[in-house]
Amino acid sequence: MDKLHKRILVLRQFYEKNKRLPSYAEMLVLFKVKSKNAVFRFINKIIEAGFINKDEAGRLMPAASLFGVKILGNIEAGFPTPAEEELADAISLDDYLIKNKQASFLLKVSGNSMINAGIRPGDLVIVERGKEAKHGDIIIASIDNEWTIKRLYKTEKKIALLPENPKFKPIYPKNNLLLGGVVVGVVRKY
Amino acid sequence: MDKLHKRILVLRQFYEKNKRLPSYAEMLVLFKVKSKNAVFRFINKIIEAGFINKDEAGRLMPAASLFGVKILGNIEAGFPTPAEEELADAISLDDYLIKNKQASFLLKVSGNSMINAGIRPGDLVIVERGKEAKHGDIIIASIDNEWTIKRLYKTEKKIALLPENPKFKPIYPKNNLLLGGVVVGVVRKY
DNA sequence: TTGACAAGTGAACGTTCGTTCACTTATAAT
DNA sequence: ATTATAAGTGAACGAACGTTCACTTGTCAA
Repeated sequence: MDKLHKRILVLRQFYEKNKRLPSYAEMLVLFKVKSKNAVFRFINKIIEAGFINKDEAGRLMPAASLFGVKILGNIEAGFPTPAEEELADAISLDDYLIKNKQASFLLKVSGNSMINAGIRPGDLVIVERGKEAKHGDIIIASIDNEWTIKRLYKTEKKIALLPENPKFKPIYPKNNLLLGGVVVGVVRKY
Repeated sequence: MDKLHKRILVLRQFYEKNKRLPSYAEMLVLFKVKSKNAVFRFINKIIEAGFINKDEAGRLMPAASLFGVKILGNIEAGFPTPAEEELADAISLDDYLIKNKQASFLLKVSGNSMINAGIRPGDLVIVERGKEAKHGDIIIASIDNEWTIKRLYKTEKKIALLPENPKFKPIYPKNNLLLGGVVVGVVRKY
């Protein structure tokens, strides 16, 4: 690894830990140099390399390639080798998955009722409150004072909550449905 | 929404956009006040409320409750109501899912071969390079110059790559296996 | 061996930073 | 109406900020 990428790695680690970029004085230590001018010129290189941006006021701002994860392409279609990696796009999973952080929350799934939709016990579902629930959406709803995750079947005439597991039965809510939110994403950690 | 949470929301939005906390001067605008002292004392309240921390040097540092997503509990076990939300934990999905950002990357899944493991076409898998692949792990491997995602079957005597779909056949690698990495997570966006 | 260029040093600069002060205005309870 | 408390004003401070300067050192090709 060359010096540029070593220092970028150090910046990435600092950002991960402190959730901000270091000041030039702090970079003196991180880069193991003694002059802020050395830092200043190195930062320009890192900016050229696209890992950091400057805003209108000249403040440093980490680019997605610094705080994000690389996207290397499609599996089953071959994926790039390390040589091409430098050019790879990067994203933050938070930014990718969650549009409205304020209205979103996570729930851990414990049942098997949505297994055929690829939602397994232990998965975290990302739920957005206040979003319109459309036919076919996976939603969180309250039935008999119990919260449950189901697929929403909704036509002009009737409403049903469908599990994605033949062992479970559909639910046909009598009263109006108490909606907890729409599932906008699923994450699983091994 | 009270003034405290309005201002916290503004800070959250600023952080999401700029990936850093605003300076006191910038907060003058965000909070619509004219004195830095008003900002100063408000920040102390926000620190008390646990949305921001100060490091040893007194620098502001966003807490998980500012940049993360709330975790409200388990579905199928009831989940907290908005009243209790304030106390909820919050995490960043990036931090939750990815241990080693430098060695990790994302791949979009296009086949159906892992459908019974809850990995569906369009899902993004998080792959960590250089991690030891153990029996039972889901891995990325190269077979006949094609990358594929399979479950690793590995005993002292034999190695196999198992799909999680009865329509696909297990693969018994002849030569040594070219490992792309271990799948440490899956994310899906609807 | 020389020359050219890249990288680091150390001092200096004007600007912006967070913090503190004394004071004023708003808000709400008695 | 009085009073206590909370919230905001505006000026001031030293410290830390990013940037620039002239200069030195290191690296490598000609």
